[in-house]
Amino acid sequence: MVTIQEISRITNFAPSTVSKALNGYPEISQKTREKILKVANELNYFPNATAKSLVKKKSNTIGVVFEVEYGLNNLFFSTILEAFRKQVEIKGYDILLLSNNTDNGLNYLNHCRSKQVDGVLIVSKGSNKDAINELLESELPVLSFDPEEEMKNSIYSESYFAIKKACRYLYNLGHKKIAFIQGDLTNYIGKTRYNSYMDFMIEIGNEPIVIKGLNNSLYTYEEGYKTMDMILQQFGLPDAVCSSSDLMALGAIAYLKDQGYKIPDDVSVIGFDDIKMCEIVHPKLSTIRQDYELIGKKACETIISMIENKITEFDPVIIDSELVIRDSCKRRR
Amino acid sequence: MVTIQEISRITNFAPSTVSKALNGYPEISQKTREKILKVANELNYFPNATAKSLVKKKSNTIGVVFEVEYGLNNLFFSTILEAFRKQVEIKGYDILLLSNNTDNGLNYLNHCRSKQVDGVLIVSKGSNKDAINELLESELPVLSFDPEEEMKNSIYSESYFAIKKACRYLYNLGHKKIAFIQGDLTNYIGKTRYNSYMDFMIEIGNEPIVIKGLNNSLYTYEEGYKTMDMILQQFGLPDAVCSSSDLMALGAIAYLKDQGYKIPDDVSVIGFDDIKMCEIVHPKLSTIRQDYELIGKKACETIISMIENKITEFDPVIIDSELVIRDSCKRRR
DNA sequence: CGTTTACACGAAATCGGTTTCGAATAGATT
DNA sequence: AATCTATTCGAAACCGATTTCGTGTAAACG
Repeated sequence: MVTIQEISRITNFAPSTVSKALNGYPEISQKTREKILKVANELNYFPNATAKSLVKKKSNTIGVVFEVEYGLNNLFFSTILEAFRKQVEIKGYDILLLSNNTDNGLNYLNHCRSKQVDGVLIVSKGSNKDAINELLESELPVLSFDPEEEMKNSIYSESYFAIKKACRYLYNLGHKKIAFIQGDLTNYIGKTRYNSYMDFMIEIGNEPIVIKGLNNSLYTYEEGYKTMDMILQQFGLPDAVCSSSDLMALGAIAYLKDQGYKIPDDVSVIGFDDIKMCEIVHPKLSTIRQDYELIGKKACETIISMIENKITEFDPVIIDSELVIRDSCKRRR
Repeated sequence: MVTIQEISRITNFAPSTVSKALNGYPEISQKTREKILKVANELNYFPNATAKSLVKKKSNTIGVVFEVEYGLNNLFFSTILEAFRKQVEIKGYDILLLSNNTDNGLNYLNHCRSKQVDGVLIVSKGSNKDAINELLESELPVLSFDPEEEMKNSIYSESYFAIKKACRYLYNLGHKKIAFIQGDLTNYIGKTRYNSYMDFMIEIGNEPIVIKGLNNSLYTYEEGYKTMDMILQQFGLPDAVCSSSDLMALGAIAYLKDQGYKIPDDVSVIGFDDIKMCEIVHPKLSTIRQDYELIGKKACETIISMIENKITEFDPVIIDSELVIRDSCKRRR
C-alpha cells in the first residue's frame, strides 16, 4: 500500500504537510496541495483506515449484534439489517458483525472497544442478556431494536395501537372468538402486543383466548404451529387468530390446514411484520407492516447522531406501522 | 481503555516485556509473567485491535461482498452468510460488510486494503463486475460463491448433475414436456444449470421449453412469475417445470394457480436451493438442497487456509447437492 | 529600512501495540 | 577466581496516520 511517507519522499514535503494537503487543511498553499494530490492520485493512494482509527479513535464502523440461532437466517431481521446497511453505507460507515466470544473473555463490550467500533446496533439478542446489558450501560452509543423493560436507546415499530387495529378489524368482520399468539413476553415489544390484545378483549367484553405461560421467544413458524395446536385443544376452534409475527401466523395456518380447516373461510388469520413471504403464500397474509426502510433509515440517523454528538441516551424512536389487508381474513358467515 | 503502557507503569516492567508476557513469549520468566497477567486481569485489559492490526498487518477480519438490491434481503444468501459467520466466529475472525463506494473512489479493493481486511468472501455480486474483478486479481485471498466464467477461487454447489437428477425425476414421473426457468446466464452457476437442462432434453429427445434470451439475473419470485407467463404463452401448459431457484419456482406456482391450475395435479414443479420457505408453502416444494452448513464451513476453512498460507489461487470447492422430494411433483395422469 | 504580521511548511510527539537487538544478571564451567 | 553461557528484560524503532507547535519567509506596515 502507498503510504503518506512515500508521497512525502517523492514530493519532498513532510508527511505532516502531505496529510494536511490530503485532508483539506487551509494552511496548505494551492500549489503544493496540487502537487501532492497529483502524486497521490498517480500512486492510487488511500489512507490506511487502521492507522487513522488508531490516532483518531474513530473507526467509521458500526457494530451489529445478532442472535446466533435465528439471526441472519430470518427474513425479518435480515430485512432490517439490509435497510440499515444501505443507509449506513451512504454515510461512509462500515458494518461489523459482532460476536460474543465468552471463551477468550472477549464479550460484546470488550470486542467493541477492542475493534474501536463507533456505535452498536442491537438487531436481535439471544440468551446472553448480560453481555447486552454491559453494552447498554457502557459509554458506547448503542441503539436497540429489541428493547428490554426500559425503553431507552431503542427504536421499534408502534405495536400497541397496531394490534388493537388488527383486532378491531377482525371484530368488525364479525369475529368474536379471537385468539392471540404471543411472542417473547420477556421483552418490551412482545409484552406490548400481548397487553394490547388483552386490553382489546376487555374492551369488547370477551374472554381472551391465549395460552398462559407460553413464551414464543423466537417468533418462528414452528412455534406458531405448536401454539395453534394448543389453542385448539384448550379452547376449540376460534373465529380468528391474531399473531405476533408473520412466521407464527403461517405456522398457525399450516396447522389449521393440516386439521382440514380452510383459511380464511373457517378461520381468519392476521400476522405482524409484513415479511416478503406474505405475498408469496396462499392465501396472501393480511398483516401489520413494519416500515423496514424507515426503521433502517431512522436507526442509521439516530446512531450516527449519537456518535457525532456523543450522546449515549435518548428517547425511544417509534415508527408507525400499518394494517395491510390481503386475503387471509374474511367476514364471518 | 487500559493500555500496555498502563500495565507497564504499574508493574514496572517495560511495555515490550508486558507485550511478550501477554502473548506467551518463552523468554519471560514465570514470576514476571504472573505479575503482569494478574494486573492485566485486574484492570480488565484487552488489546487494542486497531493498534495490533497496524503493526501486524492483519486485522482478523474477513470482508463480505453483497449485492445491494437482493442482498441480505434474500433468504438464500443470508442463510449462507449465517452459516459462514458461525464458522468464522469460532476461528476468531470478524465479518465486515463491504461496500463499493464509487463516489469517493473507495472501491472494493481499496476499501479492503484500507481496512486491512485479511480475506474476502463474495457472496453475491451485482452490476459492478469491474470492482469484483479487481478484487479477484488482487493480492488478497478472495473466495467467490458466485463465480464468473473461470471457476478459480470459488465455492459452489454441484449443479449440473443435480439439475439432471431433478429432470430425470420429473421424467420418471411420466412428464415429457418439461419446462425450464433459467437464472442468471452470465454467471457460471446459472449457465451450468441451463446447460444441464438442455443436455437432458437432448438425451430424452424432447424439445426444450425455455424462453430464449431471457436472463433472470436475480432469481426472484417475480421473475419466476413472469417467466411462467411467457412459457404458457409461447408453449402452452407444460407437464412439469424445473426452476433454477426456489423463489422462481414459487413465482411460477403462483402464476399457475392464478391461471386456475392445480399444483401438483396439473403441473409438477421443482425448485433449487431448499430455502426455509419450501416447507412452509403449500404444496411443500420439492427441490434440490444446497448444503448451507457445509458451504459455510468449507468456505470458512478455505478462506482461512488461504489467509494463513498466503495462497491466492486454488481449485474450486464443489459441494454436493441433494434432491429433496416433497409435495410439488406428482406422477402424470 | 526596521518591525510586525500572515502564511506556509516541518519537526516531533502521539495513538497502542510488536519486534529486534543489545545488555545485565545469574548460574555454570574450567 | 575468571570466563562463558543461558536467561530475562528493556531501549528503541516501527506500523501509518494526525496534530501541535514552532520557525522561516515574504508581504505589509509605520
